[in-house]
Formats: sequence, structure tokens, C-alpha cells
Amino acid sequence: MAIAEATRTLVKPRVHQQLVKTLAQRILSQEFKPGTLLPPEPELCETLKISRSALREAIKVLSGKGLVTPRPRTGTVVRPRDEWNLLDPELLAWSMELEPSAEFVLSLIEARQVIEPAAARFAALRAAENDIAVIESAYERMSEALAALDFDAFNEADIDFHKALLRASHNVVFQKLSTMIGAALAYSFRLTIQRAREPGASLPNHGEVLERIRLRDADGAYASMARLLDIAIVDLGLSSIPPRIRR
Amino acid sequence: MAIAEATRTLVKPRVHQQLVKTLAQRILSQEFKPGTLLPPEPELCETLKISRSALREAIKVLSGKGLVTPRPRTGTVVRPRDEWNLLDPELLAWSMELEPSAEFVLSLIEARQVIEPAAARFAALRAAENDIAVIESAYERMSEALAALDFDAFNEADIDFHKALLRASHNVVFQKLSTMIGAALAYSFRLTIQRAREPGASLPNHGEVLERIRLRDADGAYASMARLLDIAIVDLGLSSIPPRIRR
DNA sequence: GGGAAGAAATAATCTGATGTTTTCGACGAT
DNA sequence: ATCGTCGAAAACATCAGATTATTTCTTCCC
Repeated sequence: MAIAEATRTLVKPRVHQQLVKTLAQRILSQEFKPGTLLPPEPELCETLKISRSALREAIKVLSGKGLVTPRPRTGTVVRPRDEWNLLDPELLAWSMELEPSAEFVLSLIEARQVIEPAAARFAALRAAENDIAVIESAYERMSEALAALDFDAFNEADIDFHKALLRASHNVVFQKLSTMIGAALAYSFRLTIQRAREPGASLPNHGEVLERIRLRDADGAYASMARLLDIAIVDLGLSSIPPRIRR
Repeated sequence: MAIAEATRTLVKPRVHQQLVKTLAQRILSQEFKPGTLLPPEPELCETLKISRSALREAIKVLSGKGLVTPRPRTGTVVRPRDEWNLLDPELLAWSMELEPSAEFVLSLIEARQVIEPAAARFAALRAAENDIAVIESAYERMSEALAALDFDAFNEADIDFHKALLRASHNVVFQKLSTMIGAALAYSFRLTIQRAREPGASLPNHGEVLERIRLRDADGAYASMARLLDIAIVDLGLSSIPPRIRR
């Protein structure tokens, strides 16, 4: 009991961890541009009022996430954007906190349209009773939250629904992509609120996906999930998957 | 010129980087099991003959990749497997160097079957002339390598083909997944060699995918890529996508 | 010109000391 | 007995300074 509990317990803010976030966001937001050098260690230490150890640990983490590469004599260079591990959960969260580019958001939505119907098909084929129960629980929480007009709770349950479905697909890669899909969903909610659209319209679609999975109807699950996503996207005011570059 | 070149130049082995790899592999291989504690810092330093700075930097990187969480007074605990960022390029490479689990390999293959046909469709819709030229170049290198019976070069060009296609999809998420797909391909090659199967059989299929993209035939590109993957999987001696858990 | 030796800049590593968070046990009060 | 407070200890967190190593740039010699 002790260990599992200990792992979960949250902790006070760690200095170097805050540093990682700060530097990552300054890179993500183009304040430090790819190809350029970060200020030298001693200068950053003085500017940020921290010791070299803390700074170095932060730089090493950023290096591990593909944001920078330190080199002796040269300095620490910011790597090109396409080498950043943007699917890293932390980087993903931090880039969504800033205003993400339209291109990135579109890519996330497209990826959902490709992955989630397939995941629904796998879930229909392979979900254990327990997996289905978790999906159903999320569905019920969506339903209750909607009845109570608690939209935050609705959105949270919505994300849980999709994560539970990915888990039920019994595919490790899809499960790993659940943070990506969660980020896309969270962003959608932000848009929904900004545009004052009516949330909760997707509840019946979710119910249908659940129903198809329970019936082990693979094709039906695929189709109903695809429909759900189409509707959600239209609801966002985006037409479905416009070609972007065409020549 | 200087910066771009400097970024690319490789360097001598860095101590802490080697440490990250060593510890990661010991965790991935279950030598350090999830839920258990790593040895305390001073002990590890003595065992591995390195300073605390180097060790701490390594631990911070591992923490950033979701493998461990250090906690004062408790120690550094290994996190549960499903919290590891297995799509991180480094972690992916290291787990493939060890013998990856059958479940993980199957998940990678399934993910390819879902993602790559979709990417081919997007490529057909959106690839620029330049994107197509890169794909074609990889195709030609595959062809030449096959003629020269240079199978290593063939496999390398094969990976380049798929990466170029993902890039041509103009979807950032798919592009990020190219390391995952590259890892799956590299593993396939290992199997192919072990089973002494004839490589190069997939060349015509690659040609057809290229052709469909060049013709802007989205559905054709999707279908031919799906066919390519089906054949590659049969060639591996795996039946196509068996349901694994069904009850 | 071209190549080799040297100098300089910067990260890399080591070392030792001190602070902080968290846990756990002891002790006392109710 | 149960609960809460307090204190001590264990591990990581942070700091500071010194030294080493790697590159790159320059300079000098051929």
C-alpha cells in the first residue's frame, strides 16, 4: 500500500521543474528561436537567480525532450521545431497553454479522426467486461453532468470516455496517444466556450459508440465514432478536414 | 552555415547520457521493477563510479520521460509501465534494442495499419512537388539497392520512403510518429533476416503507392498502402491483426 | 595555401557542504 | 485506546567552487 500511495502523493513545487517549464515555454513561444543559442550557463544562472546545478538538470531534461542540444565550447542551441518531441505529455500540455498554431490544432483533429474510429473498432473486438464498465461509467457521468448543467464535469467525463475507449482497444500505442487526444479535446472545450456553443450535443453519439462496443459490432463502432468526431468538428465551426496545401 | 552544421556534428560519448541509457534499459528490462525504489544516490554513485551531478542529471531526464519520480525522504520510485513515455524516440529505440514484448510489437504493427494508409491519403491530397520528389528518391534507392542485392541499403531506403510519406502528409502528429514507424520497420527487418525470407518483395507495392500519390488519387493511395502493409505482415509470418483478448 | 600547434570559450564533471521535504516514531493529552 | 503534536532522521534538492574536457578559432610555421 505504502508505495502505490507514495507515488501518487503530490509534492511542493520543485525549483528545477519550474525551470524546465519556464525554459520550455520560452522556446515553444519562439522567444528563443531554433538555431540560436541560449545564454551561457553563468548568465542564465544570474538572470534566473538559481544555481548551476538546477539549471543544468533543467537543460538536460529539455535535451531529453529534443528541444535543445548542449555542446562544449559552442553553447546550448535550440533545435529545429520538427525535432521537438511534441507528443511528450509535458511539452504537449505546455504548448496548449500557450496559443497553439492553427496547423498544430488541425493536425491533432485529423489524427483523432484517424485513430479514434480504429480504436473503437479494436475496443469492440477486444474490450473486457471491465473495460466496458469504465467506458459506461464515464458515459453516465457525462449524462449526469449534463442534467446538472455542470459543463466542466461534462467535459472531464468526456475526456475520460475517450481515454477509457483507447484503453479498451488494448493497443499500447493508442493508449500512449491518449494524452494527445486529451489535449485536443481540452482545446476543443476552450473553443466551445469561447463561441458560446451548446455543449452536450454529442451525448447521444457517445451512447451509440458505447452500445456498438457492447454489441461487439466492430464496423458499427468504427462508423459511430467517426460520426461523433465529424459532428464535434462541425460544432467547432471547422469544416471537416480541408486540404491545406495543394498544388 | 556554422550553426546548422554545428547542430549536426556528433560528439564524443557524454557520461551522463550513457548513464541515462544504462538506467533506462535496466528499468525497461524489469531489472528495476515498477513500484520499487532505485538504490539511494550515494550507493548508485559508488556502484557506477560516477559523481552525484552526473547521476542526478540522468535521473532528471528519466523523470522527464516518465520512468521514475524522485521524492525526498522516500527515494526514487520506478513508475508503472503505462506511465512511461514509450513513444519518446530514445525510449523507443532502447526498448527495441532489448527484446520487445510481443504485445508491444503487435501494437506497433496495428498502429502502422491505421496510420499509414491515412497518411498516404493526406499525402495524395496535399504533397508538394518537392515532397513527392523525396519519396521518389527513396523509391529509386530501394530499387537500386535491390538490384545490387544490398539489403541493408534497401531497408534503409524503405524506412526513408515511409518517413518521406509521413512528412508529405503535412500532418505534424503523423510526422512525429515517424520514429515509431521507423522502429517498427527496423524490427520487421530483424525478423525478416532471422527467418531468411526474401526481402524486396514489397518494391512494386511501394511503386504503386508512389504512383497513386503522384496521381492525387487519395482513395487509391489509401488502398495501396493498406495492401502494402498487409503483405508485409503476412511476410512476417503473422496473420493480419488477430484479436488478442476476447471474452 | 595548407596543415599543425596552441589558446580560449564553454559545457562537463567532480567534490563537499547545506537546505528542505517528507515520513515515522515518540510522547502526551483527551 | 485514539488522536494530535512535536521532533528526529532519511533521502533528495540546492548551492558554491574548482577542475577537466571538448571544440573551435586563431596563429604560426612550413
